[in-house]
Amino acid sequence: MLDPKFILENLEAFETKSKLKGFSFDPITYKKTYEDRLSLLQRVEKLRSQRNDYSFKVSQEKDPTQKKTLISEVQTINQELKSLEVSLRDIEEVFSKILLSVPNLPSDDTPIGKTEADNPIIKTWRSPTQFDFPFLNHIDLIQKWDIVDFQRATSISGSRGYALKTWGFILERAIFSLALDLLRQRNFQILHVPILVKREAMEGTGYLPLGADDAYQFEKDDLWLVGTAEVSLMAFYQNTQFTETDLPLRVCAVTPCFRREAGAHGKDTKGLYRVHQFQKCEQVIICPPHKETSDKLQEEILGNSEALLQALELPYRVVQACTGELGFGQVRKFDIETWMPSRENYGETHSCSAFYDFQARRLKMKFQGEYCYSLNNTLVASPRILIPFLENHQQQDHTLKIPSALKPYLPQEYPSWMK
RNA sequence: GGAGCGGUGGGUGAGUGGCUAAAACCACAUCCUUGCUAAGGAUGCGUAGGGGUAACUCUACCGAGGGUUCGAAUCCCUCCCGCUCCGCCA
Repeated sequence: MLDPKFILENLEAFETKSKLKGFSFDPITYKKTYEDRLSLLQRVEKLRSQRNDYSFKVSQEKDPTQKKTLISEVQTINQELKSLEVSLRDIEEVFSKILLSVPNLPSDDTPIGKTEADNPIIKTWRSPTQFDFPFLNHIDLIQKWDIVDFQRATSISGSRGYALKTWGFILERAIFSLALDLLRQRNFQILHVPILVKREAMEGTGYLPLGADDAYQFEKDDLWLVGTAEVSLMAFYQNTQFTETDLPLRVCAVTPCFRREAGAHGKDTKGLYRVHQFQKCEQVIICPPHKETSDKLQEEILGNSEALLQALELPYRVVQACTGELGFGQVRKFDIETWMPSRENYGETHSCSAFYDFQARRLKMKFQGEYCYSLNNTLVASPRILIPFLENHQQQDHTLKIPSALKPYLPQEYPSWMK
């Protein structure tokens, strides 16, 4: 959500820039609804003011006849008010719906484009792994080492199911331990948050109403499974007035994440790339409302993820999301793509977004009378990270080479295929 | 799931139909005092929206939403949240 007045004053920008992001915004409807609402509000407030005056006079009036006249005066006003208040409520409902559906503006430095092909590459760390032997894809590697079961998992969970088996799980857990240590060293608080949340939490972070199709919902209780811990971490601090010493607030969480992947039917159905349930370590920052602060912190959380990938010795590149690739509430986004040999390409593993006050406004987070800014980035998400991890580190003899930074997090005794 | 109690400003907490946006205390801010001195005093201090160049003014808000009433923090209904006891249970 954005400042209604700000939208009114920048109708043209919202029309053109919404289009660039792939959302639609109708300035004429917005302006009309805004103005209708305002004039109705003014009429209602005037009547209420009159009513308050008369009511007070009733309490002062001693003469019963006079009193009766006054009371009937108020009743007349109330009759008029009644229908106006109904209209006001209606138009307010319409207006707030419109307001919730206005996308955030992209930052000025966001490149214009439609698809990921239009995302400029910002930097590349190490070049794609070169194999001088025929390498296997992660699905074959998994089978060889017996660390993931797709078939049985799918039979109990439906499509896109998977189950990590002993060393698959141990590897994943080690990566998350390394990840959390890295963030703790960088002054992040760790929060173990709920992942089953109320509607308000989903709305507050901007995943509802527009993202409803991609989220799992328990209708009976109107509870939702989060698609990212960003929802829980942000909502955790709703209705908060922050002081100088609180900000910037750096928090992270490792949680399961759930995505219906509606609209991705038949896409990436094989392997660990696109699944309904996964594990993610998410970084969230809430900061004072300044563009420069936001930009700086976005660099920081991007750097954290890069540090982890470097520790894991995985080649990656950073791209900036073009306008068409920006989410509804996002102002500026960088994706990290990690080299996935089997795809002969980089694949998205991280998403680093700045929202400015878009989320804080919905969640009512304030700092010195203004709405805070918020940012988030993946630190690592599994099992997707296992694709580059397994594929890039495979050796000619079908063993897996463990990067030295990860070794302290693994048990002393390795299976024969790990080294 | 059953029974009971409760939700008031940054905090504690008073307030059961009309000068109550809401006492008091604490915290906070500015100023004064400096022989009651690790103290004393004065003043200020909620949020959102509307009107006004401004001083200022109007409206709404006492968990949320409805209702009763000329008038609701106060009465009624529904919901949400919390606490206590009981039941069930990992």
